[in-house]
Amino acid sequence: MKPRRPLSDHALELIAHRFAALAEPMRLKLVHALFAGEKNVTELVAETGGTQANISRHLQVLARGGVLSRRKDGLQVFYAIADQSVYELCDLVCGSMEKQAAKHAGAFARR
Amino acid sequence: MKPRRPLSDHALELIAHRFAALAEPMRLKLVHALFAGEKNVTELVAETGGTQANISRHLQVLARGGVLSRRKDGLQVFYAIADQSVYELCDLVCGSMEKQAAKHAGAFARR
DNA sequence: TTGGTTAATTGCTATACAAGCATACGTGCA
DNA sequence: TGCACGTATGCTTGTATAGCAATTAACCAA
Repeated sequence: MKPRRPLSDHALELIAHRFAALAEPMRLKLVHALFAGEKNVTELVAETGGTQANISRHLQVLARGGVLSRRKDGLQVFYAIADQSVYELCDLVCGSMEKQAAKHAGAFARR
Repeated sequence: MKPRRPLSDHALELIAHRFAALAEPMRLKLVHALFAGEKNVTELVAETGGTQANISRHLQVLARGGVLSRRKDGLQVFYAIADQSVYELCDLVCGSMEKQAAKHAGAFARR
């Protein structure tokens, strides 16, 4: 664990914003789809089953939040994971939730 | 990096919920304050400068989200970090944001 | 230029939630 | 039993944003 310093209000807002970018199921779905590599909007729309408008907006939120990178090539726009820490972030949360789920399951499964 | 499995909609919602718990500056402030160890509500109110009602509600969100644990002792209620992954989560985000900030600074600072 | 394809934007409604205020709850002490 | 203290909960208001539908913008090819 790193040493803790006091955090300014501005820093807190930035961090909160980063977490908020990952706080919607649809956006997590998009990020998860992009773990396999760069994809364009059409692919992501097909893969997630959302409407084009919706996906576009979510992608914008993720890109502005620094989670995704945007690359335009002719007609298509390709998105990709921009920040490597996102991988670890998701692993951490998933792992922690599995642990908690196992704990709860244990609490109920006694018979 | 761990192998990726398909995620159910329910799992996505759970993960999103966890991120959402950390997506408010005031809650981050509380978590940050609790990095130093267990504290009761009154201490947290004094330390963060919020109103008692507000703090109480945020603490409830964090506790329900599995981020904090709650321990009652007489009149007082003590909260503490419940999930060790929260430490790493915050380190990851802070580190990544420092890196990005440095990159942006570099993009403008050429003269 | 026209037409077709891909992505972004806008207007709208519904929902979620943070903040503030007042008040209720629960506990220990006089 | 009544009071004081610490914490939680109803309620309202304002703001943010998800989702849908329709439109616009950007680009390429014929």
